[in-house]
Amino acid sequence: MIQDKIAVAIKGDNCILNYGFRLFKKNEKIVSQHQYIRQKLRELGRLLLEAKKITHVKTIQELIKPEQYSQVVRAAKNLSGFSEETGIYQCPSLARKVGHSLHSLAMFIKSEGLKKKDKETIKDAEEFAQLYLESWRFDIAGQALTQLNRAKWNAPQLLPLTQDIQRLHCYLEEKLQQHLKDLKEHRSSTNWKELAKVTLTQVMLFNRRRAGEVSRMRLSAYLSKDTSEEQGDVNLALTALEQKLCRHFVRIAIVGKRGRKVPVLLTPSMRESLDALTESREECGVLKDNGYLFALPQSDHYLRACDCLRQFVSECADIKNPQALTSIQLRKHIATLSTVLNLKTTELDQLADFLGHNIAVHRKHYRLPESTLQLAKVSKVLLAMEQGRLGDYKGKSLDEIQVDVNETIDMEGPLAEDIEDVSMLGEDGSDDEVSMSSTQECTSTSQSQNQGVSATDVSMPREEGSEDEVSMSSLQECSSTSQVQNRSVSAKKRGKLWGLHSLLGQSCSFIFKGFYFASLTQHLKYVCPSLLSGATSLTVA
DNA sequence: GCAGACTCATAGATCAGACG
DNA sequence: CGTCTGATCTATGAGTCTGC
Repeated sequence: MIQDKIAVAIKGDNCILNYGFRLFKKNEKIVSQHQYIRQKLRELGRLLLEAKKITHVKTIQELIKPEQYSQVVRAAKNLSGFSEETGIYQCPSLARKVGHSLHSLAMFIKSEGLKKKDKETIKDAEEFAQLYLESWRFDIAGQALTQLNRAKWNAPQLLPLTQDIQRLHCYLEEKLQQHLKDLKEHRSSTNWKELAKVTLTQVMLFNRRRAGEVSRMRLSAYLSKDTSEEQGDVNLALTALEQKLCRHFVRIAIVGKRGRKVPVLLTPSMRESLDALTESREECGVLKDNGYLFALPQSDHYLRACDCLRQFVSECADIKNPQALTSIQLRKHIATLSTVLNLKTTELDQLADFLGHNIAVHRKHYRLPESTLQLAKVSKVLLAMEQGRLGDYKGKSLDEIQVDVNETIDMEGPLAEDIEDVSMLGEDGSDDEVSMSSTQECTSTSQSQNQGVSATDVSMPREEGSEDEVSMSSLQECSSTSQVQNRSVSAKKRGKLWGLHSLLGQSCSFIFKGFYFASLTQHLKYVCPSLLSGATSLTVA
């Protein structure tokens, strides 16, 4: 820890030190946790310094009292740069984190009080914690969280370009061969470290792993890799190509985020490089006690993959979008392409499992960017309505709808078919061929993120009635008849309406109940009378 | 070192269906 | 029609990690 005034404040406060010691005992053996502990202690140190400016406390324990609660709120606001005039935090996340730390500290103080049978300490800590639970969200947390969420609404989301990834991959392959040759010719810690950095980056890039996970790969995990080729009956379930791939790659399991087991696939060239690294560890100055596969020579620590990735990205020429090449963005890239590939549920599960996500998190954070979805897919519904052609798309999925953006809006007299179509319920799936228009639109909207994936690359036969269809018929089923409230809409179909309800800012149940459609029909009376005039059959609950 | 993002767990809110 | 119950969704807290 840097020896500045914050460090001095921490060292001068026994309570913070003991609290830090307890955190340390919890994660003593995990080097990566030490950074986290330092950060937590410095947050408390900074809060203490801020509190000292506005009140006469000397230690953090004096702050953990109900009568000091309002001063603590003030100090936390000052610390996170809260402006009373604008009501905006400079660092909203700091405000939230400090709150968590304070609560955790209060619980620590209470437990220490219990050990010493110090009733006053216990009472103060308990009451402070109580106040925290009941008031903090109103005083600080709620506002800070809202601000954090709002900041994300219109923040541009940059995904890596496929071309950039290819260039980086080629560059790394070139570097790997060069450093492998160097290490074989001259075993030095510099050559070892350079080869380790390239291999680490390659493994992370190829597997789309989190930077920390690959960095902390253990030597033992690599040495115990399973190289057996015969899978017996399992092979029967695989195609010839898949069997070939099984022989090509080696799979090892490593510890992922939150202790989860995640797989890593290694190509022959990665294995060659890793074999060279493991053979020459001691000669190249890697400490015997350092169990990390990508160890730092002469140290207990490991190479940080995100630093390596950034270094190679900056070295590699011709990368158009270097700031998008981070481990998280690469993970989003593969997950986004999975949407383009229209994977089935089980396949998506497999992908999410490989990436170390649960499926809910995968859908929430790693699907196509919401803005792209809304621009590319849901906008078609709105355009179709503007053009008075909603009925033309009866029974079609969003992907199948083709809308000409240049077409003028027909505000003239009603078309009988339109009226008829709107009042009909579309149940049957369409046999139209799969259209890649939506994916093409995605690529051309804002980021052209899916370059390099041609329509032929990704087109897959669509299953009849596949659950991934977001069909207009579902929408009509839910909304266009008086029986709408009595209809049982499956959970799957409910999910399909999510994009639409998100754009419209309505709750899904609202849409289901037909209430949304009721207001929509009112809206359409003005926007597109041709669709509705004379539509007597359209009655809404 | 720090701010913010990611992830998971859980409490609370909401809804649908069963039942009296 | 009101109440209960279980399922599902949403918001929030908290821990962990990444990117700069």
